[in-house]
Amino acid sequence: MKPQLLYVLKHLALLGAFSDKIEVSSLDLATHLKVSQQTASRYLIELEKQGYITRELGIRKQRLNLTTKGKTVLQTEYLLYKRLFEHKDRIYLTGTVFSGMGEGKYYTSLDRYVEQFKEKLGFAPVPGTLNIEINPLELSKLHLLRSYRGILIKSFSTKYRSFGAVTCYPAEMKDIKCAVIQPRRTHYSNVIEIIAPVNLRKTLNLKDGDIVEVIIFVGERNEKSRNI
Amino acid sequence: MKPQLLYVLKHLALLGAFSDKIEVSSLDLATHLKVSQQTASRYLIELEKQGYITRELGIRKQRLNLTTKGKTVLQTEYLLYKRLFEHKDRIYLTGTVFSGMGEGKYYTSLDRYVEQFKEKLGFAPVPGTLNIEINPLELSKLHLLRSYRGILIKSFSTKYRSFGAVTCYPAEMKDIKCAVIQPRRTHYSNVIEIIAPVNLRKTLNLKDGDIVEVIIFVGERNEKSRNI
DNA sequence: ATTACTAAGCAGCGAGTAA
DNA sequence: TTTACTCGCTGCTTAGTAA
Repeated sequence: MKPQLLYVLKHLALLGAFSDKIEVSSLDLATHLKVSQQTASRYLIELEKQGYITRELGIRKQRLNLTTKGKTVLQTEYLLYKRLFEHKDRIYLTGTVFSGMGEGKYYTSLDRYVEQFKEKLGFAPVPGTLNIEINPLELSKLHLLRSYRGILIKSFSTKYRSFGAVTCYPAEMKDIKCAVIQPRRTHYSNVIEIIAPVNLRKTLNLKDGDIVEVIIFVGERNEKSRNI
Repeated sequence: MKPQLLYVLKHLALLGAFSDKIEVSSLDLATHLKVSQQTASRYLIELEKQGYITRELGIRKQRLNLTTKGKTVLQTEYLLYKRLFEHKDRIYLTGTVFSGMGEGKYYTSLDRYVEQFKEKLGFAPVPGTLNIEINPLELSKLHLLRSYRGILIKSFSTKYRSFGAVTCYPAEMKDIKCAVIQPRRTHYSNVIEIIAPVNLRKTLNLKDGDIVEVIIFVGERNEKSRNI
């Protein structure tokens, strides 16, 4: 939908067409929007054609009402603005599902990690991680994410090798609680890995290449990163 | 501000430019918005020129951040959408202040009315009403208002004449509690009258011709009007 | 790689007007 | 009165390209 039409639809909604039929002539609307009567008329025709409003043409004015489609568009807009103003403690990341090499399965099976996940995240993850390659445009957000403290999963060593510290962030994918995990060393990657108490691929029916959104709940920012 | 630019500003905000500096190239933005690189570049130049964003041009990408002006614009949008989705029990009316013939002063001084106002609205109005001629475009909303039950102020008679019933709706003008009063008979007027515990003209420094907004709090709808 | 100029083409605007 | 068509014009978009 073109921004111009959305703008008109919003105005109609505010005039009352969201919940009732309103009587507005093309000239009324034109005056309100500061465009010509012809342009206002064209807007209304186009909005109807694209299924955002219904029109009843009388001899005097026209009775307008938003359709479900029209209301949905505005609802979507509303939710976007809500993100901006009400969910400042969340980061919304979009990216593409892909298959890693299976290392995730190994690491997320290690007792010394699992114990910490249980204690600090409140759930025992199923083995394996869901890899998501972040949309290049949102790399800034990934930087932003890394400026938050998150939850520390401590490093540990066995006789044979050592396992590095990991930062976690509580998250949600389609209402399923999960967590983003990031090795403390590997900065500047465009990939995030998700652990969850259920198999996300199966539960959400995900395939490689699917585009998904992750909502990450951040807390306090890191001291050193505060002035980015 | 043009709807197109608002659309771009909103996208930048959602990418994180609301609270942080983000790194976005004109081509990144172009891909995201599905326009050419040149157009995206022009958008950014225009947004900066009009003071909605700040730009730092590096050799790689540009660092963008919303200005206070830019944030304010989005905040205003947000509040509009909030009206639509969170304040369904309110009607926002805009109109022009004008002087009546002073009858308001007479009626609002009558004890039998004043007693009822006190009891049912919770305040004793100062004598006189503020007349507001509703913006023609919003007449639909006035019809809508009349479909709500409101608060009944009963009729009464003296030896000499009778005084009609009145419907009131609790309201607010610039955070001052007040009430819209409508004679039960006179339908199809484009005027509303406001009573308040203070002199609105003085308190809000209003003159004839000033455009004001009234927020009306409605409750249940009238049975007979429900299918308008 | 990335920005942003100029020029040409095209979409959208409003005047005129019919219904 | 009000809607909505055609058409000329303006201004926005993109291609080409310099820096």
